[in-house]
Amino acid sequence: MEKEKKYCYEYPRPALTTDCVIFGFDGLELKVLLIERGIEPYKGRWAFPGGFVQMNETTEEGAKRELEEEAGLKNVFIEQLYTFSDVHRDPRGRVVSVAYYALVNLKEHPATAGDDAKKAQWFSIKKIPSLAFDHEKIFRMAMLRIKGKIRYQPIGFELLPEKFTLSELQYLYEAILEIKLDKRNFRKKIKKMNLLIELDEKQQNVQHKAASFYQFDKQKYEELLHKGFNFEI
Amino acid sequence: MEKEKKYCYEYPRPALTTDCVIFGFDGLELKVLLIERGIEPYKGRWAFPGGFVQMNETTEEGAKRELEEEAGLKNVFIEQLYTFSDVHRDPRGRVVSVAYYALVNLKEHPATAGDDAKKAQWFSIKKIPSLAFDHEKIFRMAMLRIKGKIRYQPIGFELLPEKFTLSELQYLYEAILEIKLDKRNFRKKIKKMNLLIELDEKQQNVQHKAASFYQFDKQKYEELLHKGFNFEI
DNA sequence: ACAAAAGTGTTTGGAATACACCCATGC
DNA sequence: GCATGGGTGTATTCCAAACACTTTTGT
Repeated sequence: MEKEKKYCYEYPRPALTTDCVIFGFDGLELKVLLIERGIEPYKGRWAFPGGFVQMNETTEEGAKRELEEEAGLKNVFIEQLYTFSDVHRDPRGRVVSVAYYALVNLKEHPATAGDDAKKAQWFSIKKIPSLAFDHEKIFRMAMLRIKGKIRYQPIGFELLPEKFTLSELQYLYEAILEIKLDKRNFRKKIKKMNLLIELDEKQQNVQHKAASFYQFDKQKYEELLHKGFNFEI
Repeated sequence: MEKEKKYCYEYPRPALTTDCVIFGFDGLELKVLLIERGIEPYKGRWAFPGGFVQMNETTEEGAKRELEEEAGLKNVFIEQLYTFSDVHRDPRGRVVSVAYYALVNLKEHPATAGDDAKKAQWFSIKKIPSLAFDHEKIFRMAMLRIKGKIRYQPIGFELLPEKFTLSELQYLYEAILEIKLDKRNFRKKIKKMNLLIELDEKQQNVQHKAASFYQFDKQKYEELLHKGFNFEI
């Protein structure tokens, strides 16, 4: 029996979905979270988590809801990426998707504890499998965005634990920008922007000189943002 | 009699529209094109041109179609701005809008020759009237985008005629950035990026030393873009 | 001759880059 | 004592910013 179609309109409407590119950093590599599709179309292919936008939520709220339902992630940095509307991007019919990207710190969200028992897995951005729908296009755009953005906004801290070493921060920048940076110059720049708080704590049980932990000074950053400030790496 | 509602779906769907912030430059001021609404809601208020997305077109195609229908503009630079989805942004019901911004050169599109006999008018960005819906939010975002973008991409040329003087170019940058620039430093930077062709032609019948006309070297720009280049003003 | 905008260089300070060695720790 | 990564300074180059006068043209 056909499903009941009870929502009727004078003109046809595309379906509206969100998709979310979730970036995580494990200390070495930049990764994204993918979900294996359990149903057609693209059954068995990997895709970014997403779903339909409900009538009582904004697209951002929808993306956050899917983030929690499909990946068990709450209170993470999320920002709109782009809206994808190719007429044939979904074989089921006309579906327009508002894509977001999110940044999470993998140490505090290690596994992929989605409520739905869907198969979810973190993939290095260097080894992305073939993706469903137009998600490869979405991924390319998300990479461009994050690479551009990290140069003038301190979004990197969203990907690190509360306390981190300067080397961890540098590895993160290198992973995102896909280039090597000079240690001394990197530290000079980071120190100059004056948004890090050096903690008394140091690494323990490491087989080398213990590194100091630092913390991002979010409060100071908000203040400076308010005054219309500029950050560049 | 109620209108026939013949497009039915299993779940409710928001309506999908586009809105477009059209920037123009008249040599002195940066302006945007607004349409006076002829019907409720917000009858008599000004709004950006826009309309419903059709099932056989992308949102960008829809925005371009509206641009032509409502403002008589064809073949202009257009780029996606942001998708606005507040649940109550439209009093008629749930309407999600994908906003675009366009750049046109006012000398070649002087009047506001829309096919629809709607009232359209160019407003200086310094004197924007009260707008319908959430269009003030859209406008603020468009301003931020264009200000940020012009610093690293040569989009300004879209707002100028084919041939222009360096002073005109400088006035444009000043109008967009809402700051004064130093003439010598501006010219130094512009010359260094090496994307202008100096023409043999000069201004005529001006009451001062005649300025040379220049042309944007689009071909060279495309080549450099391809090689992954960086432009900064 | 004068009004009005075009056009042009130099100096200075700060940022970006390149580059190599000693230090603390665990084994 | 050695392997491992932490931490640090200087010299050079390049870019950004500040700044004023001469030139051309029409009236």
